[in-house]
Amino acid sequence: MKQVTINDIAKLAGVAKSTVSRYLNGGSVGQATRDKIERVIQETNYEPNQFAQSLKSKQTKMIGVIVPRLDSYAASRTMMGIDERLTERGYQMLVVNTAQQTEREIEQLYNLAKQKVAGIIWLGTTVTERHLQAIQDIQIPVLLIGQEHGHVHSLVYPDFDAAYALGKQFMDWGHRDIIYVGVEEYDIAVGQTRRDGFLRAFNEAGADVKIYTTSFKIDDAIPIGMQIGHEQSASLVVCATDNIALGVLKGLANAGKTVPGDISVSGFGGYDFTEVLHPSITTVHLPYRRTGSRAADMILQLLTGETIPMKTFTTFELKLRESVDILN
Amino acid sequence: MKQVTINDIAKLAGVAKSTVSRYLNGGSVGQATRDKIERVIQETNYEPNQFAQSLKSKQTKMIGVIVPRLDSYAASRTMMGIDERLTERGYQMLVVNTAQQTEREIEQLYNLAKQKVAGIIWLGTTVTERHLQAIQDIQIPVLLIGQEHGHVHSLVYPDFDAAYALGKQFMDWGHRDIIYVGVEEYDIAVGQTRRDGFLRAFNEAGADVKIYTTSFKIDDAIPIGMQIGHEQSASLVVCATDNIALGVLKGLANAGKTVPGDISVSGFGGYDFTEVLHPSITTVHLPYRRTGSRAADMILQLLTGETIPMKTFTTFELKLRESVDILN
DNA sequence: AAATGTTGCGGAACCGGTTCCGCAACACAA
DNA sequence: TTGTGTTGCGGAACCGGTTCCGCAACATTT
Repeated sequence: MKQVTINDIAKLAGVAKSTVSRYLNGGSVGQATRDKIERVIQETNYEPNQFAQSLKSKQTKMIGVIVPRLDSYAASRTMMGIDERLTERGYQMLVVNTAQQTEREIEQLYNLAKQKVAGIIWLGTTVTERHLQAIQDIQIPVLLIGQEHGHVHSLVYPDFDAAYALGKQFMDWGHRDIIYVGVEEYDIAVGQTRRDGFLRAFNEAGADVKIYTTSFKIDDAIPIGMQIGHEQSASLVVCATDNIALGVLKGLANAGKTVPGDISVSGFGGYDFTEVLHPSITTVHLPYRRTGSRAADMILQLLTGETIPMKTFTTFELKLRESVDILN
Repeated sequence: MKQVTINDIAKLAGVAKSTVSRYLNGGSVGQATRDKIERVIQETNYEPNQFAQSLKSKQTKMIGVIVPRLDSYAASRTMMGIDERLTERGYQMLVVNTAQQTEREIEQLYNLAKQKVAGIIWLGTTVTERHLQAIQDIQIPVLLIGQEHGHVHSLVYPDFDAAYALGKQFMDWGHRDIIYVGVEEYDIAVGQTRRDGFLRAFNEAGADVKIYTTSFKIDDAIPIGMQIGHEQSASLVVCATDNIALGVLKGLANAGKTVPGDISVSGFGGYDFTEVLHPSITTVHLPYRRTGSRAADMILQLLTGETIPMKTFTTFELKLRESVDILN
């Protein structure tokens, strides 16, 4: 089953291969030859060799997707959305994992360029000068998801507004003694913007806030939960992510506290299973999958030269559930 | 920043491009020319054009990975493992998603072949004649993960043994009134082998077993949990996957039952967060990530023509935790 | 009827590599 | 010195497409 080439088609149809090429790419071809070529192509089920095409055109039908990790809920859902839409539009998704190393993000930008992807979707955590340099160098459209920067087209979650809205809700419910468990500031969106949204709401209501900082890992949040369970007496623990909430819940359980009886806990991000836990977790749902689809649309628009806004916000949805008590 | 080509290198070094090519591919080149070429390559940081290479060699440094869904814990972890090892060995992972449509698995086998991937790792759910035909047609090494078939190299989870071991443990603990919540048989490994391992253990102990069947989705298991909570009086609900266990737990909670006080529940698969839930869930841990790494190793071995066993088993580990009570 | 487009098509060059072939230079054995 | 191997290297063909150029046939304008 060796590869049928354009030469074979040309020979079988009795025309020049340039004519076949023109036929395939919508050039001017007469009806008679058009028919002949079409028949031969059907019979042989010929498919053009992509390498030969890319060699000349210096382009592929691939969109590179740079993800910090493969095993995160957010990344997986986003990838689903991207892949769906891309497949519809005849493009392919090429995922590269950076294992959370900033250095590898930059490497991969260059690497994807070398592979001549048509565009790049980048699920970012932090944007540095070197990133910008790379983006500039490679001359390929880049769309950033989840972070923002003035010089890069970006699709961002409304972290501030969502956090503010959720925080305000908590204030309305009468919580005034708050513990906030956040993450390091190097992740601007989560570490800073999201936190600031919450703090704004808390401050406006004159609430008391104590801040802890941890990683994105469940395990690291468990001791914090335990500590809170043993030492602190807040009415509500607000966590920067659902993973952190999970860890805190575990820690509290270990310390013998019940939620929301003894203390309330909220998450952020909207993992599916936060709903089926008992108690179900109050959180903010971010539309990861749809964001992926939109990102795909946007990068394709950039390819065709359309102008799109530098910064686009997605939506959010409060999920008010059992894990946070209404005090009043 | 246009691409430096082998012609440029040849010209700058004052040699023929065939010589440069030989230099790059370890042919015979004299020391003097070797030095010249090396210097020029350094200066220009030349990198060969992959399309041109693939055009001739009809090969790439890519391994295709066919996954049924992007947002499953098992798939994500496995992909991580694959990617890690592949990256180490200078290969790249090309993930394609089939959205759980068997038809698309077959399509993708052909499609990956067209893209000239060096090998394919296939996270399968079911193996049909048409799959085998495709594998035969494309003439590319394929490694199947999670299912087995006599004609395909496969890396499988010890579903039977693991289920048997866990089931036996439950018997030892005195459970005799069992409800098994499984999945459809079309997934051989999970729907049949896993179930049979459990049933074997239950039957050997003369336990009473009632069987329910559901999908892989959390939501579909919730009503089953509720029904069990209302109508049934087993001591233990054994679920075929952790997702199902999650749904059942929710259903039971909705029905006002506590776990393990009123009834015990077990899962299978070993999601990370089964440990941090309250109660923590008894389950079987399958080494997804390591399996991915091994799969990568094996497919690379197949590429180099080494012979490996048609069927390789991975390990498992029982995670005995709070959600299952010890009756005696 | 002559001048001026249009349209359809073939030939050849080109994309950037790899590989085959043959020649020249040199070393060594006879 | 002649013959026989090696080794290093350049030239050319090739992989399978796309695109430019030019020519011939036909249609349109004046």
